[in-house]
Amino acid sequence: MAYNFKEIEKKWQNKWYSEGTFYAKDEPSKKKWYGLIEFPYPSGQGLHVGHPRSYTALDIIARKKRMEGYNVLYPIGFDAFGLPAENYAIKNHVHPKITTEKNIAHFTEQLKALGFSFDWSRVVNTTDPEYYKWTQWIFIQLFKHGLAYKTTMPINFCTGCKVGLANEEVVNGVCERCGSPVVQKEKSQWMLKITEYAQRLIDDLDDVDYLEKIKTQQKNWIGRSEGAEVKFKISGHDKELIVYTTRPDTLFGATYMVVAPEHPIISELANEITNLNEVKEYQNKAAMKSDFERAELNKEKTGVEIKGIKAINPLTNKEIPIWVSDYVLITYGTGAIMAVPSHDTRDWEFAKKFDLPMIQVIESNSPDVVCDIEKEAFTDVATGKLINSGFLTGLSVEDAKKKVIDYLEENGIGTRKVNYKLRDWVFSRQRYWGEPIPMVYCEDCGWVPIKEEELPLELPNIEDYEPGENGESPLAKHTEWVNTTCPHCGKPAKRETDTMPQWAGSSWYYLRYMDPHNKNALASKEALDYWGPVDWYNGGMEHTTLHLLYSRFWHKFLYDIGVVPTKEPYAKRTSHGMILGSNGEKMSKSKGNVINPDDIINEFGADTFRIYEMFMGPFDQTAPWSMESIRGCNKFLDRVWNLQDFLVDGDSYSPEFEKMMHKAIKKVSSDIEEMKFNTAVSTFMTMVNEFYRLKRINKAEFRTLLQLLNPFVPHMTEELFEIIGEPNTIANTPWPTYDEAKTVDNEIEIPIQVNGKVKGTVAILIDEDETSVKEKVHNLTAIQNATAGKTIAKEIYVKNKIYNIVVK
RNA sequence: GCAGAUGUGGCGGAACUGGCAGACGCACAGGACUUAAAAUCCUGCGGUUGAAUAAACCGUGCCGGUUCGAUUCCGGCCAUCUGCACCA
Repeated sequence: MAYNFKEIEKKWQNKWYSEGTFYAKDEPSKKKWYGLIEFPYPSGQGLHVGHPRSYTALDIIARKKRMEGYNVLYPIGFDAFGLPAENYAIKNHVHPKITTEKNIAHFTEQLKALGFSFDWSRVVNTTDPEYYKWTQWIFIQLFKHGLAYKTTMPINFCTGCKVGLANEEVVNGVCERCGSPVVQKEKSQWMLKITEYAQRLIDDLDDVDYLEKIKTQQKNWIGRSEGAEVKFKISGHDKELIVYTTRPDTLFGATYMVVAPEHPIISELANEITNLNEVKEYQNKAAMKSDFERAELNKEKTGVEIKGIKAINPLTNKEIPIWVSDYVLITYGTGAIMAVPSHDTRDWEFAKKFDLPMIQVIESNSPDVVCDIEKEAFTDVATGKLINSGFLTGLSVEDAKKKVIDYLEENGIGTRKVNYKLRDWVFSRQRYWGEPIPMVYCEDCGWVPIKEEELPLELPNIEDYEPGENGESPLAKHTEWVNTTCPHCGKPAKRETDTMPQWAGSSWYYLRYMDPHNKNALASKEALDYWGPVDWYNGGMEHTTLHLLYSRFWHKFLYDIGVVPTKEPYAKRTSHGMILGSNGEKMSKSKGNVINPDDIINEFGADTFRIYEMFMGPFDQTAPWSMESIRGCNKFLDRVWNLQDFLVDGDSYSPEFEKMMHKAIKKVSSDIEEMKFNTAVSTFMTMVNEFYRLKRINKAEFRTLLQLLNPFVPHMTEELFEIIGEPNTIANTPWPTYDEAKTVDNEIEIPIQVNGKVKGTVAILIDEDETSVKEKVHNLTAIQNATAGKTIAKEIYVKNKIYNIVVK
């Protein structure tokens, strides 16, 4: 009988979803397991084949954990605020609320058709006022604790549309929509002080089980460096230029300085600057460039000398010129550097281009290391030794750093300083489709949060969601909403019209799943205590910097104010590789290589889809889609279905399969925990091939096979379980166990090498005595031939592994 | 330019802590079944030389090193992918 996946998958899905089979229960007595996947943005295109890769993986783990007796929480929700819905609305005049609802309905249908064991009673939606009430509440707490503040920050501003743009909407320096140049425009923005948590965000990585590459990426992003701030006097002035450097040891080699185009010293000393027009022109040019352009590959260094002012190197007391260049960033350090062209690659390039002096102050103490500062900067710290550096001469780089910083501190010209690359989080968006920032500006009281009992501050239902003039939010046009009274003094006041970024709602959603319908708190203390932290969080590598960092930051803040019981939100974090098109490129409409999940479900069914995505390659690496391979997986499932034709009686494993069964349980159990799903699937295939070879399978063997397979292939296995007369659904049966002793072979075959080349094999007993193995080896004619006429220099026997003979 | 990753047959990939490279699947070829095809089942399948299921040699991006033995460890390159904030 052919397998009718359409009917059978529907049958089990109806049962699961109507009975709430996979609802998590708040049972504090039971051990819990909380698995989390990154909730999707419900885009108009529907589900992408990349989504099920992550969802199936954690579904497999969740289903296994249930069979192991855990009380499992495996929730789903929607991260539904964001740019695409708003842009779609502007283009097609459909309110984002409507498209969002429609898209969520479509996603829900698609996700249900894949048979994930999500708890559908706990769905969260970031655009639901009952949800964003708490997003706003968290913002108010941040504000009250001094972690939210206003400052002037540049936004991308389209000179054609006269609106602010997201980085994503700026393509090669021009507006994605109209092609006009994009400039940086200063605007007052809400900021969150994530930098205050920088050190803790690094330190607490020691306490969590993240993939090493994810930890590395987090650390690199935070970018802690130790160095010094050094004051350079401006010649003939009491003004100073302060720089940050990680190489204070090279101070004797600082031959000029460079400030970022935005550096305040230019306007402060404008009167002294003799080429002010030239400098201003350079500043204007720099303002036209986005950060991305400034960082562009192989970019030629540009810059202008600021004439009329000079700085003084505090160690050599020599006057050195000051330049302005956009290779120095205002956002890092102090926005000014001391340039040491002989020992910094970028300074070297700049000095070469503008013919600036170089003084070598480091040489290598190793004769193997090439050091020619005429050809390139010498940056080797490990073998570096100071020269031409007064009291530092002769010291190693490390010792010189310590000594020079001590000297700077004693003489009041510098201080030891830790710096982070991490910048504060720009939290305002001049957009409609986001959470309103619950703040009011009062002439007398300044920025005041709205009263907490008035939350949520609902997003007004407007129709003109086009971006506002001059980079204002669309909400700014709605004076009836903007004009309000001060929550503090009651006088007329104005609301903040910017909204929150999409990151806001996704920074704490995992907490809401623990208690999604709570009206009085973001979640109850009991729920947070029981379910937290998330035991296992899987998502894409693209979110391992920003999203992960932002949500760890919010969680730590909530911990500090006593809302959550743990320091870290996620005990374990893994990542999945992207699914590429069959041509090996990223799927995109323009490349025409997009695979629609609906088509796959229709043609092959959810089970085939799921097992294919697990089989296609190592889970954490990118994998190209292949229509041929998915047919192979479909064929495999047909072979599983047809095993019922070979079914014979038997309540325990038959001798010919016993070892295979125990080995398979062991292998599949550990493969799931290690996310080696592809080799777990190949284990299933090997098992099924064996049952076909002998054309028999008994009930005990079939039962175990189905249980192991169930997390991967939930529908067919339930159906077969029923067919072979098992009374329970598999989901309620315990995960199979194995006997370690029955997984080891007592007789094995080991290779014999002569000079590292395999010349034969020999069958031995496990742990067989070495002299007996040696005898067997030397009795083999192949070995006798290979060693004939040669002297045996050495024989190596690695127990139960290999026998190697070295001859001359 | 910086950071992270990857590189194994025609293709996707496997190989525990350094121990028979190529499990499993796809594609392909041959056979069985069929009037025929599809489906299914069985067999073969890294390359070169060989009639060969004999034997030998080559082979995990490239060059070199350590080792009895390297896909695995070390040094130096090359290529591809992803991300990015020239991070002093």
